[in-house]
Amino acid sequence: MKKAKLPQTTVARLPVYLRSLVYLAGRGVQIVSSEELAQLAGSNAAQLRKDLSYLGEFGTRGVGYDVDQLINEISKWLGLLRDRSVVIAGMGRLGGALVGYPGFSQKGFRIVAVFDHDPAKVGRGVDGLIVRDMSELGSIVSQNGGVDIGIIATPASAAQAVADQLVRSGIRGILNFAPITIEVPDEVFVRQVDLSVELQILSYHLQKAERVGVLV
Amino acid sequence: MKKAKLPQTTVARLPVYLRSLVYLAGRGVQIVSSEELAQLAGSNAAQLRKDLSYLGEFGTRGVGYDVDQLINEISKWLGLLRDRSVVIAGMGRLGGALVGYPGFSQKGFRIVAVFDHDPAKVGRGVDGLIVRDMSELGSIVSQNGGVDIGIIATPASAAQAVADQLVRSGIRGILNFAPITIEVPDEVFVRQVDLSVELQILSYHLQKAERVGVLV
DNA sequence: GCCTGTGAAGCTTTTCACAGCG
DNA sequence: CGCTGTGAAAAGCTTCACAGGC
Repeated sequence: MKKAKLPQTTVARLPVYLRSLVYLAGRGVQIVSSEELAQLAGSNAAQLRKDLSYLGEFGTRGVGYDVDQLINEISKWLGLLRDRSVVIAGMGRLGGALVGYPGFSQKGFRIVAVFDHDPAKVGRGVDGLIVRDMSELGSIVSQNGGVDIGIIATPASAAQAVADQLVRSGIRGILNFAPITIEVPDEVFVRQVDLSVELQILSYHLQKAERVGVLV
Repeated sequence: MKKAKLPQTTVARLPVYLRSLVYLAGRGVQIVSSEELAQLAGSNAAQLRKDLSYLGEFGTRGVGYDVDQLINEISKWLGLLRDRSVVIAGMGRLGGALVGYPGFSQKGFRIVAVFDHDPAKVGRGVDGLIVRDMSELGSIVSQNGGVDIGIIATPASAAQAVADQLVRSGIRGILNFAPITIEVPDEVFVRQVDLSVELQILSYHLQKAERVGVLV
């Protein structure tokens, strides 16, 4: 099977497989079985084979998968063969942490500008970048010949206005850390990361475990 | 339907509904329809009604849902009626951002201690807490009478060892920001947040859009 | 013999559409 | 009449189990 649309769940797992494969490549491993790779990625062998089967037939029966080849194929499918440019809006503590996050640059995500609304922060340097005023977003995106991804690290109150600005500047992918649902046109993709939501989901499972512990 | 197990997907959406309801309550809204609430939460009316139906029957036909009552019911189901204690391991930039994250304390997640392995960081103050050495984790968790949730904000290389320590200290819920799959016993719940994975998923969608734009 | 690739079965989740009730 | 609650249908996803090919 080739170049069809992948299931959402498969798309979400491919980066994890990729991470595991890069780890293996770094240790000099050249061939890996579905069982081994699935274990590393926290998945299972059947799932992994099914996922990879959507991309094509890259394995060798009786042997396994070639690590380098798989890295290349998954990268291709994820659109990672070229670098992606990123801007960050909101230079609070979270924004500040994201600028320096080593995982981004390692994986080809280049942060080209950072923004804040607060005059006290504008003009300061952060990891080799100068914090720009939010009003400059459009012009700086243009100067960079368009930007792929915008990260929103502002308070919830500012997030929708920032999202509107990002969309107007032509950005089509948004990673939103603000705890609010932002509205964007259909052609713009949003990933929402809400840290409190994660803790609340954990809280649900903890409570369930407690109930069992108490009642049973 | 009452006190059964909720679908995983429902559990993941409840915190988002809760966030929207708290927003409405803050604006003095007392009654909300499934249509309005779903819009705010980025869901749809049918989905929302189905999700809420797992918790019980709280709506009034022809009218809608009572905002305060729903807040209370969802909080109960998520185990949020009491505060949850949290420790953070890893006081790099991300860990530092998490300690001060206002969403945590607002929602009843109390950070009781923070840890790092680096002697240069141990002993320093961060948001009113003193950074402790990782080796003290067990004893400090005990001093607090047990801790609900551990957040891993270390590099990938340290994450598994930290996870082991958290589990040994009796912690049953882990939020892992390190880009690696950690192994824990079945009774421990892990939520994985990988920032690079999110960008890579966006990259996939951007590439798909590009292909359509170029080829069609 | 061994591990991949994949139809088919089974399960979960979403959507539909309307009965039920204030 | 309007909006909830919910069976039933549809869609999506995972697991099974084995054929296929090195």
